[in-house]
Amino acid sequence: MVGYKSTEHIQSMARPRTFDESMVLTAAVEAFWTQGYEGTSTRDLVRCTGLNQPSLYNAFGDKRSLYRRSLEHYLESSVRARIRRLQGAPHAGMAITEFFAEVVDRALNDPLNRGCLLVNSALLANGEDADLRQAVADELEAIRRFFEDRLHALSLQQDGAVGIDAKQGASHLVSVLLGVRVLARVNLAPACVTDAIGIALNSL
Amino acid sequence: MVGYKSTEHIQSMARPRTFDESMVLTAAVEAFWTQGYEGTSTRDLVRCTGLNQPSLYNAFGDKRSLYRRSLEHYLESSVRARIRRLQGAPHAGMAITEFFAEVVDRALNDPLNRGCLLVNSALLANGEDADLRQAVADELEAIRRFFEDRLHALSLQQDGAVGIDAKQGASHLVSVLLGVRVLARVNLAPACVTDAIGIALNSL
DNA sequence: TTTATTTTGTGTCGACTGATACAAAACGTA
DNA sequence: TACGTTTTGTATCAGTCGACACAAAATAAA
Repeated sequence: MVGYKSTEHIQSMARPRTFDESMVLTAAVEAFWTQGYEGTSTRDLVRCTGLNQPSLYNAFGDKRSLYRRSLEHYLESSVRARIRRLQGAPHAGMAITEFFAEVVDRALNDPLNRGCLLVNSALLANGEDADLRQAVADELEAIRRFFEDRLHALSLQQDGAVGIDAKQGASHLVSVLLGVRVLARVNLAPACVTDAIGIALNSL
Repeated sequence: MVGYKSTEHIQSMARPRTFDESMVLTAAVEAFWTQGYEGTSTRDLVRCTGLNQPSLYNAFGDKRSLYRRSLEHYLESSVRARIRRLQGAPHAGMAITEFFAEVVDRALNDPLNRGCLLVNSALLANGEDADLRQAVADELEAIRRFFEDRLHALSLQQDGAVGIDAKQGASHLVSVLLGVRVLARVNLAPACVTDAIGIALNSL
């Protein structure tokens, strides 16, 4: 904390901002989510956020940085919030079931079939952006750990009757989760999604 | 067959083409696969195919049409070929196991982590292209039917001892397959992929 | 009021995008 | 040889891209 601008304490001896950073990020998420990264131009962002181009660049850096911030904003308000809410559920099995129930509900009720921004980010062709790729991998690992933790708790609650290794089971659930989000992107029959998850949860 | 140009019989009273259509498509697949649709410019395509822009447009139409043809070329030489090869296997369970074994092998041995062009296409943000989306959905359904068919054969071979519905099981396998291809795109631990598939196959 | 600092708005930069106009070239046929 | 037809090569089109220069505006501190 030498002389750097702090994001906590507003420097406030200059012209104040006229926008709410969180609102802007929400609008940017919406744009990136529906149109993709390359399909969203900086003019689109200007249109949907309300601020002009220099303000965007001043506040968030270049387009890619804004995308990173938007993804972070999305994760915090969706996946991570869901995990925080469910990781303390009394019945460990219920936490997993409820997790997938919410995912399916979101997927089937989105008329635009936007899928999940995290999964969409994972498929961004840009292989040279190792930072983004690592961020996606870290987030997927966090989800996997949530599953592993709940599976471990479940095996304790059920006296270890189920013989499934928690680590393997968690990887399996992550892969089903990702698969479902891809299926949600295509206009597939809802039965396919529910069937896929049904089998996965039955195997617990 | 009125007066239309046939693709079978070469009209051959004009200047002949100097390129092999299949070669060009193979090169285009390579480009689209590694850089994505929007990340591949028509100049890139000129560079990697060897032909010039007017020839590309004359032979394949616009960029999107070329992408569709490229995806078709990719599917024919990868997924569909694999299904054709495995759908007559003596042991039905082996066909499924071998299918996933080949997918994992391909995924783990690709240093570029390009995943699967079909899955990448499914995540193309362009929601307005209903044609492409339908083509992807049809292909996924074909894969699902392959799984369902093999599961059905498996239940007959095993005297129906396994109580899993073939339809549900097939949907589950498709979702695991898609999930694995997403995981392959990110730089994830190989163990995660093999674990996910291991559980999925164990549940049969 | 003056000064220092940051944001906002207008306008624009070079580079790149997908797509095509045009004419020369290469063939089978008459 | 001359003709009809298709491909090839050069050169270029209008439009859009991400990013920024510059000055006016708005605030807190001096």
